[in-house]
Amino acid sequence: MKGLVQEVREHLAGALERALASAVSRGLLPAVTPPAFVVEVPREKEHGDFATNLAMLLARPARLAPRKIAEALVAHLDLTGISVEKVEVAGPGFINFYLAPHWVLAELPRIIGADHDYGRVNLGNGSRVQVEFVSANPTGLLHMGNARGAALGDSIAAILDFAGYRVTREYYINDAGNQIENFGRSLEARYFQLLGLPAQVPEEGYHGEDIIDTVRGFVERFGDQYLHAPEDERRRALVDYALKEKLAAIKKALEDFGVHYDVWFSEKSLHESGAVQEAIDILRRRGYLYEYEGALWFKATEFGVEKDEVLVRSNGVPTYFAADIAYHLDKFRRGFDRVINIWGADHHGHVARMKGAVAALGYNPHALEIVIMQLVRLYRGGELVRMSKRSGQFVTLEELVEEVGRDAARYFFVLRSADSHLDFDLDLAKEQSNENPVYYIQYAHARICSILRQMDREAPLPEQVDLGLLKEEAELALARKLADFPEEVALGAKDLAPHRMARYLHEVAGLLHSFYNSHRVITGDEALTAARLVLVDATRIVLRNGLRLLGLSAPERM
RNA sequence: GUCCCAGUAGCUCAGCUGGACAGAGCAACGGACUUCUAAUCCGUGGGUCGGGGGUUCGAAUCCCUCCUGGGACGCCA
Repeated sequence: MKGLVQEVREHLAGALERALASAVSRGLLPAVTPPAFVVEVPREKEHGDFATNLAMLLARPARLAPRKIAEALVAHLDLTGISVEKVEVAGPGFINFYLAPHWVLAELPRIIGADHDYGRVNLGNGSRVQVEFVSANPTGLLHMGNARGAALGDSIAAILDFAGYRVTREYYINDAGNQIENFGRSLEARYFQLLGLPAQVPEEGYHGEDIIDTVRGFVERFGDQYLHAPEDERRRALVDYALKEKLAAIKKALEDFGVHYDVWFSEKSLHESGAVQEAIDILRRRGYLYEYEGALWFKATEFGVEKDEVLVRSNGVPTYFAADIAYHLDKFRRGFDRVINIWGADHHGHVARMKGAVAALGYNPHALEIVIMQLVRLYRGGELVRMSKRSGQFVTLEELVEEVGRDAARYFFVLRSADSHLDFDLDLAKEQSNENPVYYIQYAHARICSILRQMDREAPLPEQVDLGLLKEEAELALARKLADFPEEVALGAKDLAPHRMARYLHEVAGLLHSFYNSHRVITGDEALTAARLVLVDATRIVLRNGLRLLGLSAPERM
């Protein structure tokens, strides 16, 4: 599906190319290869509805003044099929196109007709993309950073889906390795303590309060039966119990946040199935491994990384990186065309080596895309809230949703671009007033629903309505903005940037509110009422579809 | 020391694959509720786009350099 705006854009681009060819063939312009020009929407309204920089780009190769070229192009333009009212050469050589004011109203019936599917575009062409996000260690609860990752990852996945990709959402469970050993020692210490024995949680261990609760549950169930069991058996029992409980809590918190995964992938399974060993074998066969001081190294430097990386420690235990390579091998073997990981900024140092490993395995490293997300700073009462996972002092996702609500939380996380540090103001997010931008968009939706409720019947079918009655500036500006929705979806998907959608929806809501305050929808004029009902109904659809992409609800009443 | 991200209005941030006079929200100030929801609207003020060079017809945007803040540089994950 394609939006009206894009159609007009492409139509104009085609006409310009033909005009160039025509001018060249008549000898008015020298033969040049057509440059990569753009047909863009000017920022200034005075510059028309569309504009192109083609003439300026031709100036150098054609060795002519840009305005001369522009005039030659305009003279050869054939614009049949588009309601262009005026074409002007302006500024340093822009060609500006002015369309009939009502041109954009043609999009309204298409919005109503497509309804829930309005805005779907076919950027992905059905290709398969996997989005892996959050993937926090199942040794504790989710914190603010994980929450941002969840909101971002889920919205990116939703936007890609809407842009024509087949999307799989996936969570990688780090249920193996050093951290799990460490986790086991911490659990064991708490176990001893609860049974009245002296013990200390290791300094590098998990000190959170939630761990004590977990072990308490374990004690209630198993009592002291593991007290005299062999150490590894005791730790395994504790870890198994705790991982299960923690993972369930993580799933629950994410579900409550509106985030649903298609696949929960266990790191442990990679070790048990031999997948890690297989990945190592492949790299060895391909000549990317060597031994040094008893450890097995990956030649990451061959892929532009600063230093080589250990895959198997001298004690024989594979590193996290080795498992991650096996995991990515598995991803590509599953046939994904694109593999997207959402990582926190503290992992950015791993990007180059992971891409190197993908290349070493024989896959295209560009098929692996990593969105690096900057860290979250939490503010309460105007003060920075210090957080530390080790000490167990941090605000969890559950608490966040509890305190500020799911919609407010998700909105704030997707409002900023991923590579911008996020200052999360708890007081503002919690605020149920006009200071809080969250409700601005939802309120626009609710207002429209209220109008539609006011009528005893459904909104009229656009075919039965004279949309030409929509002549007010506020009406046309709103309709024009609605028509941008498909392109916004495409751009958001291209940039993996949900914050674009958040801002776009804010603009749509603003135009709706502005229209609402200057004109009444329901009037004595039945034909005008019908036309305006179509306009607001189309607005409702765009708002609702956009909110859904961000994981936000579209309330009918507020 | 090396690498990554950021530096744009009082605050928080868009804009950054070069385009025509730099935007939004909040905060400040002044207005609009007998009307389909005032969680709204209308208006006003507010900027050496961190500094300095360069490329270009044109630079917040690209290149170089310096400054500031955050992060990463482990046989941790």
